[in-house]
Amino acid sequence: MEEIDRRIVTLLASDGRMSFTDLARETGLSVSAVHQRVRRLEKRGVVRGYAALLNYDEIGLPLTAFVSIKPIDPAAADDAPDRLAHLSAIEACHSVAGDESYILKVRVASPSALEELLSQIRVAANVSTRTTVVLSTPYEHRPPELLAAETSVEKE
Amino acid sequence: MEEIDRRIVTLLASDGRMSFTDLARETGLSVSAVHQRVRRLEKRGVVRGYAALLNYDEIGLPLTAFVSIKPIDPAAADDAPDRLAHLSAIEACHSVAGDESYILKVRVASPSALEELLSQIRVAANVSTRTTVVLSTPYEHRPPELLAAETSVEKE
DNA sequence: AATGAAAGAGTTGTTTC
DNA sequence: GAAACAACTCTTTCATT
Repeated sequence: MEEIDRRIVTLLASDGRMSFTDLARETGLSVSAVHQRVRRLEKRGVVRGYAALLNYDEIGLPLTAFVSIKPIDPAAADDAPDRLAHLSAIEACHSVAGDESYILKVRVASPSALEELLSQIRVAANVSTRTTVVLSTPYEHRPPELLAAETSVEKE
Repeated sequence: MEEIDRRIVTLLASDGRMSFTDLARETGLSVSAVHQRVRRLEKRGVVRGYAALLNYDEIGLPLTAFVSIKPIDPAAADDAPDRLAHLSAIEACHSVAGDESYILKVRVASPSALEELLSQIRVAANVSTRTTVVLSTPYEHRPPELLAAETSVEKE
């Protein structure tokens, strides 16, 4: 990925609704050229989608937590993400190295909703859980800084 | 927040670039009515912004990790987020309950970049670190499901 | 790949209810 | 608050280079 594409990606990471007209002005390209590049970045999967960033306190999900899970039966762990996917309180699921198998990020309305969710997680995936409650979030979703160093993944 | 606003928020969480015309069609409101609601949701901070969701493998930051940090001097811990904010590899910083003070989510280009980053974190915030490397991410940034239960935060 | 032009959509402010 | 309208701007496609 070269310079102008990195610029476009950085701009869209900071403002997912930026217009093609503004992207064109910021990159020095014509509107149709940026348009073409953005569509190509989407098609190649570099840009996976667009999302509104929400204030979870305001939408009734003020409690965030990280839930680390460990399978009860170490042989049958690989399908945990699938078994948990129906639980919409789970925002993210990462497979990790270390003592535990996965780290989940969850958003719930209350401590009792968290209790209920943990029970559902344990049953659905046959795992034990270790929960770390988030007290506050100084920052989140900061856009990446894409410098020239990203020549490491150059594919074309 | 009532029904239609929840609907709008859910739609924008899934597709941050959805047009007002489409939002109007999905909610049954006129275009100007949804427009007004979206602007109000933005102004009240319910919608904090918009972002492109990226494929970090493709943009040269294929290594994600969670870094838990613990202050060396337990008295001087509160300013760690400020002291770390200049490190752009840190995507998020959460203050947490538990043995450690903060959990950082970081994105880097390589193991050696992670090593370098951890050193910078330790120096900048005077903390010890514990790092959990992400092997893969089955899912991330799933939009929340906002049901009627969110009457808990009703403010108006 | 990039450009410019043209047609179709979408955005946004004003007015009215 | 919401709708209707009008003026304006942006998006999208296409022919051209």
